[in-house]
Amino acid sequence: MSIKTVSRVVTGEANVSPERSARVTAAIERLGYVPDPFASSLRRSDRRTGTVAVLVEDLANPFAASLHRAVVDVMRDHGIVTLSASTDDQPAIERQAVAAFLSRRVDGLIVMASPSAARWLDSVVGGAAPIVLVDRPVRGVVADVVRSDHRGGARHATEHLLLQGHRRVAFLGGRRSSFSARERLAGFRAAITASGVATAVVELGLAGSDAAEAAVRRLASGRAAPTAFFTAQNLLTLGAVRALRGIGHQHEIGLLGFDDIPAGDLLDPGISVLAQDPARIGAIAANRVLARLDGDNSPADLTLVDVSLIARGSGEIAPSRKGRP
Amino acid sequence: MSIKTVSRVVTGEANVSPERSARVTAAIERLGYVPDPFASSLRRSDRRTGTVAVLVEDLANPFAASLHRAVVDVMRDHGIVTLSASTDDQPAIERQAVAAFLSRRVDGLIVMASPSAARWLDSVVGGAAPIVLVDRPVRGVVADVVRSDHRGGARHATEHLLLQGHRRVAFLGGRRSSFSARERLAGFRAAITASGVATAVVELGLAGSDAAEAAVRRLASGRAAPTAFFTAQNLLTLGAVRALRGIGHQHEIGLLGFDDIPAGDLLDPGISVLAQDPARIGAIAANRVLARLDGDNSPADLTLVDVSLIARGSGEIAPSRKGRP
DNA sequence: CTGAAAGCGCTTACAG
DNA sequence: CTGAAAGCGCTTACAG
Repeated sequence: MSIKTVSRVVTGEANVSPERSARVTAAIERLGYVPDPFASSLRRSDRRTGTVAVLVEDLANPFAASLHRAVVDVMRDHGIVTLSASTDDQPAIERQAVAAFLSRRVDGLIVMASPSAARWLDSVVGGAAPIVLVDRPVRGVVADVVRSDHRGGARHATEHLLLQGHRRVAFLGGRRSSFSARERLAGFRAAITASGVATAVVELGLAGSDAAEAAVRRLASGRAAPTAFFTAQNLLTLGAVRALRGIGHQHEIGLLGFDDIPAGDLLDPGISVLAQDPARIGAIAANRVLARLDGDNSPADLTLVDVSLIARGSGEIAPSRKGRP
Repeated sequence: MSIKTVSRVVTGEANVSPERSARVTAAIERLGYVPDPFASSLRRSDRRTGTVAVLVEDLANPFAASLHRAVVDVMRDHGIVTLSASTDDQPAIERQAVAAFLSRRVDGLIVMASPSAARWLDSVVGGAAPIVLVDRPVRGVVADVVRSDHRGGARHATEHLLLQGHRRVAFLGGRRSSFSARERLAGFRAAITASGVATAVVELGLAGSDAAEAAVRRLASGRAAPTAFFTAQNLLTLGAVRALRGIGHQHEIGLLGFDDIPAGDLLDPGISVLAQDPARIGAIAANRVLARLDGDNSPADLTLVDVSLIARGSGEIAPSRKGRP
């Protein structure tokens, strides 16, 4: 029997007599033969390798880890295997990782990119594989983007605080440069402006939990202190929690944070947050890549994933008498 | 110029005149040529693909995510790329994933295996690639194992509770079948026995946080109530925290948990825990695989990674008068 | 130092 | 329905 006949059986091609087909199948079983997908891809016209790559800032970070897992699961269901890397948002590492994956002929890329990718992502990949951007877009790179609705979420959260009666709300933000930070601030500002009655106190560039703690302590004890805080991010929320407990006002001052914090329900009061849905982002991104590989040529599109408000107490505190006009 | 000369330059082989070498390098640069590692591997004698696979229960779980990231980082530094999968501890998924990776000719495997792997792991892999087991061994599979010192850690933690004066300590455990669960219980028992004066209360098979909460409430309110609890795992610790706060005894009854819990320091009292070091486990496992690929033929070995006690308050509570003999 | 020939495991494009 | 020949991008094993 020729090698070609075996090839036909393995690839499920037509035109093999049932009898020979059965013999081949039996032999494969007996010998434990496993086809070599790379040798196969080498000669195939489409050169697909059944491999996809995921690049995130930090694979150990809960947000990225959930997103990553969702991608891997979807790909697995399609017989595609996933390569991954952490970039720590460092351009050099990011670029090297993309190059390494491309040299391995990945069929597609899912990337949580650093801003610097604007300068090279397009040209390095050069159409060799579809790219789907997650968590944030990259200026100038035309590709599908799947991310949370940072702005809409922040606006919704701020409105939630205003609804409790707060009229002076502080926004605590981190590095100004990040896309999500800008979007969240914009959402906050939109809500304050739309209310027509509330005042915003904006504190940006907070480097981490300690900086947030200090800022909350300072603002809360100053004149015209805010009656509620909206923290734009995980670590800042933890800092705010510490500050409010430190000054004993955790039950008088409102707090709502972007991104869920672990054990947020075990604290007293429970910490109200805006939770992202990284698994959904990952799954959608994976399906975008698959669609592109399937020949979808529609223009690059943006998928916004809803963020959900989890009310646990801290965001439902009404302003105390003292704080009211 | 022949293709062979180019090959020599690309692979860094000797015997190329500096002049031709320079010309080749220039052309590579200009054309953006990227060697195809699979075509290369196809003809090479060692058939290495520069690919390694990681299988864990759940890539989104913090323990597995940290371990995974560490592996990926070490491999990246060696020019090796990492494939990964979540198995959810389901034999069928696990087996299919191993087969998929093997068919892609991975050079090595790092596996957090389910007990069922005992029946097939060896024969499926069949020496095609070195295996390193993480988090737990698999009965009958002879391979390097890198895992936490569950037993030693549990013993140490229990001794820590006894040191505070506790004489009646409860152990709350989950599914009895798991390796780590058994080891942790053994460590606990060893400490109690060695003390000569303390009594153990053992409660196993708790399915999750709610079951643990119920168990703590029941035990704490019964006759001869334990003055301290040792929870064998993450979720059980959270359940215990809830129970103790629910009955208002969080400052009177000791609590120490295996596995760190997020925000453990924000609670009041802070929750003392035994923290594993997944990143270290991952890094060591990665290096074991690399060593095996480098030709290390020494017998399979076991690396125990220390677990560290983080004292935050709940584990340093002395038994209240009432609880003493 | 250089290159022509063969071959890795597979598929394509034909001819029967 | 079947198979012989050529070729995917590379390296091996030679001969010069």
